[in-house]
Amino acid sequence: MFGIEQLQAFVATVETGSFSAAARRLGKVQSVVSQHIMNLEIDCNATLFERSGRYPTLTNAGSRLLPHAHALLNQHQRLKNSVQALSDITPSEITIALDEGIPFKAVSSIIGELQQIYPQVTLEFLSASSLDIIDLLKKALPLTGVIFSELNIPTYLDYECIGTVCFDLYVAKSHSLSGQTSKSIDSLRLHRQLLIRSKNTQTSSFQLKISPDILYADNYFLLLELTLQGHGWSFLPAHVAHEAVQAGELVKLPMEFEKMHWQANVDVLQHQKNSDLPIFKTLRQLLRNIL
Amino acid sequence: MFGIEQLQAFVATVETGSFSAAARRLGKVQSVVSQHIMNLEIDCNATLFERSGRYPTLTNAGSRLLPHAHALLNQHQRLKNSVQALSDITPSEITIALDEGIPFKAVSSIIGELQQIYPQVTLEFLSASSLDIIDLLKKALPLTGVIFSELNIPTYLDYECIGTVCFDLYVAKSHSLSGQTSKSIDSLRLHRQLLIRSKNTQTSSFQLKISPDILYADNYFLLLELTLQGHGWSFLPAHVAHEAVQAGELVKLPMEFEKMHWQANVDVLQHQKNSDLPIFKTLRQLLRNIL
DNA sequence: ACTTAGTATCGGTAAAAGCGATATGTTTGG
DNA sequence: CCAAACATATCGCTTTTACCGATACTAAGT
Repeated sequence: MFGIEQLQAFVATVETGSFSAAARRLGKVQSVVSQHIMNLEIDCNATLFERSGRYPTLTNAGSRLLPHAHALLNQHQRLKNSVQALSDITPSEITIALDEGIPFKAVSSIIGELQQIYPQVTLEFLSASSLDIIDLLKKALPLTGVIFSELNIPTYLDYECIGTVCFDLYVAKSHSLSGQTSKSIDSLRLHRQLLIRSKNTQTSSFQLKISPDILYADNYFLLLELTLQGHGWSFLPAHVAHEAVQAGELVKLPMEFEKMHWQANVDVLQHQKNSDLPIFKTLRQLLRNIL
Repeated sequence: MFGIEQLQAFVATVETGSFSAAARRLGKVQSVVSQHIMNLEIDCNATLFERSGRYPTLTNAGSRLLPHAHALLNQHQRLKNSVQALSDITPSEITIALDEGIPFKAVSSIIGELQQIYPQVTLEFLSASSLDIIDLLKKALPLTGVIFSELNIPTYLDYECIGTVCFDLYVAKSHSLSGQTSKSIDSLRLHRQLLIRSKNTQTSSFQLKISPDILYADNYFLLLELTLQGHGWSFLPAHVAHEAVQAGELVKLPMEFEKMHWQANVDVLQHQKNSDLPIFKTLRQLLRNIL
């Protein structure tokens, strides 16, 4: 009754568009998928696909079942992932990957505590863009990511929000925007915007283009440098801008419109295969208090 | 691989304490449960139960698997519940059950809108304690509950928080507490407290006894009446106390300690068998904006 | 009309779930 | 200390389910 395989056949059919294609994806023959769907329809006492045309299309009942099927399969995948952690082998080396905009000083504060609890474990830090970090996590390495919240986080990753980092609008002291108070977003469009872009060409979901005239850099310190040199305005995390602002080289643009000053959410990410291991739990626990 | 039945056998064993008892609960024979656990152990590549003694006891690996197994089975149950709503029979009559402390005026504001969308559906309102409402919901009637958040909500119920109701400390004008400003909770212990208790003897999780001298009533209007008559002090929702305060018969005790003035969370509850039906979704949607 | 890609159904095989009987191990209590 | 009571593990056997491959049929494009 409502076996995992039936539901796999169901969502595979929805995603591929046909029973045959679903069968190919699942490595079964078409008749098996057909049967599974039929059994599922009997269990549900409802028709899930409209079969008049060449390709089956979801009925209303099918659409309503789909999210529940997805949820169950996700949970099933999570269970399978977690099982690998049952053997409880504390890895000898774990990596913490930071988005470049995250203040390292905050994160490094936990090193001592972690080493005290797990003295035999080697720690490695690396810096990368959020998207690169998500990419690294696909491989289920013993890696914990600390990134700005992304909209699309794969289902096999566990994540939780641990705080926020404040972003503001900055220009060089010498820049023509520096004197004025921006009353609207339109005044920004008249000047070049300096923006982050990750190494792989995808652009992160939380960076937003405002000006039509854009110049990309691949990390915040380049961005800061470019801003200092007067090439345009940029959003920067407060801790990145802080020093230059103190030195009077950089100015925060006072903003009359609300949205431009915002708190970017910071998430901790771990692969489900790891997130049950004690050392990863401890690490999450420690990271909760750093921001 | 990781079939539903194996996991059912697993949690049944954990909950009943033995394979035999689990088999009895599941309506199977003992050897089947035994086999399921063995297969599960092979799949997990870990021993889940310590079998030295008479009763099997969970190993570490077993304990770590358990929450995942629970989660998957809950999701499975949810799916089975939801399937019954696939036939999409909009019920001809639905009931909205309110905790007595919830302001009816707020809830009744949605009647018009709901009737406009579902003119053929008859509405019924009833008032009961939170625990009684949870009890009613067990039967999967077409019922929506609006209650103060309870700690223990059964897994087959869907719920969401829709806002808060403000509770304060009240006494009659004539009461000896009326003049003074309570500096500490201790001064309250010297007087009789008037408290809610539901019809069934259980006491709700969010009511808290402060004074050793307590008098119970089973709804907020009795409580108000008793308070007005000077029998003691009580926590009352602002909307219940409002009229008597205006009339000068009741006084809100100014509170120097923070915790006594608090926002009670209000939840909407529906049985999973119903929560997917369009009319129940609409109802939830409407209830989100009333507080 | 003919090809292509898909679905439904059938018969047969292999795997899995189920049962009942039995051997064995662990507690409890006389 | 032995026996009764209760558990678990394993075996042979039956039933159910999953799967495959072959075949007949249907929809869509050329």
